[in-house]
Amino acid sequence: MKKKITLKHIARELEVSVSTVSKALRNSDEIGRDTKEKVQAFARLYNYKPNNIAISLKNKQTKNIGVIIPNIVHHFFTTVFRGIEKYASDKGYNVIVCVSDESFDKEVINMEMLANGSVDGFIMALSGSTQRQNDFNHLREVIEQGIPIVLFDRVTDQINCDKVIINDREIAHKAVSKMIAQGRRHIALVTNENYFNVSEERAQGYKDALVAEGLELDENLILTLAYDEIDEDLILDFFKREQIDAALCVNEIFAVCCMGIAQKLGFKVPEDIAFVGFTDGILSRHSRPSLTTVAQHGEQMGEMAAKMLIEKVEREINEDDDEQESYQTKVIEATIVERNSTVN
Amino acid sequence: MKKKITLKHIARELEVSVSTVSKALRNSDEIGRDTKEKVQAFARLYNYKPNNIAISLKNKQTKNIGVIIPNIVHHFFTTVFRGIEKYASDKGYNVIVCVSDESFDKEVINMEMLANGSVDGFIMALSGSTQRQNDFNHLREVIEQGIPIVLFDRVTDQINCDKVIINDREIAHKAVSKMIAQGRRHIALVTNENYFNVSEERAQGYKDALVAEGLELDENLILTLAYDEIDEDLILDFFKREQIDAALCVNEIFAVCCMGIAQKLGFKVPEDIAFVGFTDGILSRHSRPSLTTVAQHGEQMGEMAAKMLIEKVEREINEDDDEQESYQTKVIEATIVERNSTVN
DNA sequence: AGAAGTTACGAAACCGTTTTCGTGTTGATA
DNA sequence: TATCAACACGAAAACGGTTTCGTAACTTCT
Repeated sequence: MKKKITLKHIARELEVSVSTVSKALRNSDEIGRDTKEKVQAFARLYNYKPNNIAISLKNKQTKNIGVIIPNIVHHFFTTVFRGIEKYASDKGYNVIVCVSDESFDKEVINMEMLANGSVDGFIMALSGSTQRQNDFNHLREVIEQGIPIVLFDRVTDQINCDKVIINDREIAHKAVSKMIAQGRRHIALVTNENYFNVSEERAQGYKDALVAEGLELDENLILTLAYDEIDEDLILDFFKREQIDAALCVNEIFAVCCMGIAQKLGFKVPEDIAFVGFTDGILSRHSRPSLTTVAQHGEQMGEMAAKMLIEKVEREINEDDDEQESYQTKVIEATIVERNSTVN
Repeated sequence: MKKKITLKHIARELEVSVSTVSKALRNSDEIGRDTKEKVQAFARLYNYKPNNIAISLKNKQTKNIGVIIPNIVHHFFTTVFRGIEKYASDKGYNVIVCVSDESFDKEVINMEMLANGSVDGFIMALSGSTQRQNDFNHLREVIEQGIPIVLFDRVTDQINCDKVIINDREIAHKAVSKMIAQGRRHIALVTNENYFNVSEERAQGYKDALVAEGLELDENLILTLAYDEIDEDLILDFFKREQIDAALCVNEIFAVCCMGIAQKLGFKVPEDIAFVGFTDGILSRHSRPSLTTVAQHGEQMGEMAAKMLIEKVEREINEDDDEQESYQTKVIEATIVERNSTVN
């Protein structure tokens, strides 16, 4: 096992100083031709690579970005992550992922771990319990320390920072309008607890559409499910009890489950009931019938978030100091992917 | 924006030396009661947290582990990652993820980036093109440098290191045997190019089962699909052409696609044809009928990999030096989750 | 030949810690 | 009272780089 070679080793071996070696390797013109060549050849021969940690310490820059997400086993977050990783990797940044598991405490711990020099900035989607208890001091502290944050999807008004979201409300409106245009009148909403900003937005869009089309809002047509565990009986009852000819579901899994249960009850999809979900994942593509769904363009979202973060990070380095902070919120335009759960 | 506070700041403020501050904070008994309390109080007040980078440099230990996987938008890898992250996080390690995108070049670049001090060890699944071209020098170099690697799932005999795999061959054998026991005789295998060690193993298990049950191997019953793009026509032809009453598919997506196409052709599942897939993801759970599949227990695999890596990393620190390297291969027992694609 | 400017390199500081070692002060002991 | 621990702290080195500054040796100019 040959240990990593350092500048000091090279310097000793070649009987020059460490500074000379450093400069020679960076092709400084302070160093003579011969010495440069000698050093570079030696370095190449022994496959010298500078130690990232030492450079980080010196430059006060890690070239790492921290990503904190509630759950990695989730198609949407995964695609966002891919976008982040792709962009970051391109720009020479590494990505450290922490999973908050929808837990406020873990989110706080993870942030604290990474905030002590491990990363140059954060990209995150808030955990469910953080949104529920509305406590964002951990974010504030990090920002206070001069570490930039980009929030995506699960965001909050209470923190002033860059954000990337989709036009949830608008696209939900559009999806419902489309079903109404098909002549459907009894439109259900299948959602989860409203402390999630996105669910709330989607519900708003749903209501907007009803109002815009002159339909009445019937609270009985709104089914609220738990976030992490689907109670099939609840769904069964719902579709038995109410007269429904269309349903907007706030995610892919809800949609597929509801669709399956409705089919079991003998309803034909899309003839009797149409379904629209959110998240264009494998489930939507491979369900039967295939699911019409809102594509959130997670990868694009991730790239955008990474771009915003890295720009902020690199701006801070050449801080002219007097430029005041300015934060933006980018909206990624969601699109509706029409499949067979709404039209044949 | 208050900048991070350092030992030096505290020292200056309290008019003691940096070493005193450091020791006081670590509760060294070299330091007097009063001084300790003074320092600790001050540190608490200003929320002092030591700089991880500096500690890493000093300790030659980053407390980071590098994970390199071919694809993050993939249920199996995602669950393995969750296991890794969970275990690592518990032990105070961070996880840096790089996606090789099934590309040899990216795999090499990512490893090189991380090997220069950014991580204490690697956990990885080989990219498709790495397996295809059989070039593992990047792994050898890293191991040479004393950085441990744990390979999982996509492994190779050509590298001597810790590995975590599942009993692919055995479980495939078992799955096929089960279908044969149901009286099925025309068993298809839907697989992909055989440079993936896992596909190869599963194919072997398939063949083993046929032999064990005295059935003949019919090459026509083996359908080979591309890794990343499913050609539906190919599948359609296959099920039209061959007389098939059961199919073992090397992944979830293949299984669901095939099942859908077979159903379109008028076959009843499981009456006419039974299907078994690999990977117990959402697709398997929510397909219609629900899919019998091989659960790979990715999370457990990830935990095991992380455990092995961290143990090796921490052993190296107190290297008695004379203990010879020993590598193990852990086999996670896969299980068959029976659902409605094989029995009603 | 002396002044001035180049060239090519080394010493040392610095990033933020930890840790070893040295030392001045105290109190106890012989 | 001289000796010796024990105590409490500071100086300095180390981790592996980068960068500023100083300077010896050599050129060039007048």
